[in-house]
Amino acid sequence: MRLYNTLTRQIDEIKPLKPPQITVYTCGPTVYDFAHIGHWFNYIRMDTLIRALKASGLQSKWVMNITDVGHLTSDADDGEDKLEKGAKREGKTAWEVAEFYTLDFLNGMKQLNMLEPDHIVKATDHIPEQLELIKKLGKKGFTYIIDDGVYYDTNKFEGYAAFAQLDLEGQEAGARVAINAQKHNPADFALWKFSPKGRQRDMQWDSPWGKGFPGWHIECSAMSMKYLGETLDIHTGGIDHVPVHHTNEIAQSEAATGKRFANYWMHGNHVMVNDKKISKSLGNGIRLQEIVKKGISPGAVRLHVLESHYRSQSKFSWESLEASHNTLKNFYAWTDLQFQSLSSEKLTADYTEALRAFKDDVLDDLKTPAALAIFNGMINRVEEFGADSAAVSKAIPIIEDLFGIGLSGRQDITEPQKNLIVQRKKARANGDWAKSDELRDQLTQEGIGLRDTPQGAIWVRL
RNA sequence: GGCGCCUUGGCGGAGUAGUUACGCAGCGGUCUGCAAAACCGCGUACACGGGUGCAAAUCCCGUAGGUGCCUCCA
Repeated sequence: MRLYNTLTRQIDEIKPLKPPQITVYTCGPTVYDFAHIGHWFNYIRMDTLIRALKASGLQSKWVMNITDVGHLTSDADDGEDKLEKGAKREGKTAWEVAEFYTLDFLNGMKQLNMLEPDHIVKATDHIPEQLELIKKLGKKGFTYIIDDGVYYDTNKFEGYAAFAQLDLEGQEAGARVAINAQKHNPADFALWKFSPKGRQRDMQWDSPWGKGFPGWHIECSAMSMKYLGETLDIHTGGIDHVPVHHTNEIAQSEAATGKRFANYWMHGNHVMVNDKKISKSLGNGIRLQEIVKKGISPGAVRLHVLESHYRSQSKFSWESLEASHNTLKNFYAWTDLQFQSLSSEKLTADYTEALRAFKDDVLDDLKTPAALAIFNGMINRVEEFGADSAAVSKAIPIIEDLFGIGLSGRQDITEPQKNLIVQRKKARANGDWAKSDELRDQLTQEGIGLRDTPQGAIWVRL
């Protein structure tokens, strides 16, 4: 298994700390609003990573977090908490908002046939762990306290900017204005924020420094270490996390433990809708529900995601989603050959080589577009091979385990339907075209189409 | 303003020097009793201008357009 590693800026061979186990932490959603197509692209890619790791023979231990507190509307630590803001918007408490959108997200994961993480962990369930970590950082001299919270002193951490290759001085020379004069350094970030004086927050906890709530970054460090140890194998997230969130996670984690936090960092690039990034102001964040409403299956969404490489800036459009939908129908037609063995002089299909190449591509930095081209090649050889149910049956799980696009679990046609096909064959042999067409029409009405090949009739679901 | 990235046929999307990527859509044809989501073929695809090379979509420089981060973002 090879993967591009943001840490080394090259494609690395994945070597887990304790094979065959491999630990993976994925930065999950902040549950203050519905997930949109961009989120799903990202999580489907992470899901594909886990599938690839399993296919390479490793046993993954996968943790995904749910950010349900502390994610501010500004990384400068002066914005509102997104959950509290969502609560205000909807006339609910922050707790209710978090629960609602968490359920919506988990439901979407199921619809999209994503593997279940071994642990889905919420920030609010791990306040003590976060406090412990902050205390540890305090003892080591990495923190300072100002009016609105406990902060991490990025100057104390050597190589703070290295991971994201940040040019901190260049950034400061830009339009950025120092927001909080008390901060020692513009890059410093809050570990613990105090509740505003005279205002009751929905979510707040006691701490040694005062009542408040955790900063956004500390949760991932605390939960990752709790479930996966001080050093984990692969940490994943959206590409936007590189300069701030993941940079800060590394700073606080490695400062606390003195150890490498994660050996591999995988980042999914963003998706553009109509060549624009997805943003609230443009209102172009398409939801899964809208897609399903148009009669497009979640499997087609998955396929659309797999059609581009995770590190490229992909595009989403209804037109291309429609194309994926059509492609998927062709895949299913091939899959249904598992129920239809037709005698062919040219004997058996041999997908052994193709399947090996398919898997190799996916395990090589998740080159899913290349793997798809190989799969298409397999499908296009039906004429050559005839329909070989055994070969198809054998190939399906290998492809499905990696792609999860719904190739498994399909149903055979019914006995009466099979009988209609047999009767039609007889009618055709007798040259009774009227009867033959009538039977074909009947099957069409039941959603079954027919293709007459030299080996006999092949049915496809319409 | 600082630091990056991208530009491939109608659409999507691979491909880092010499071979048809591939898919969807379109057009033409074949097979067929008629059909077909089946088969075959077609559209002279690589933003533009220079440069290096026997050879460039693929390397270098420039131009144009787009876009990302530095502010929230998956």
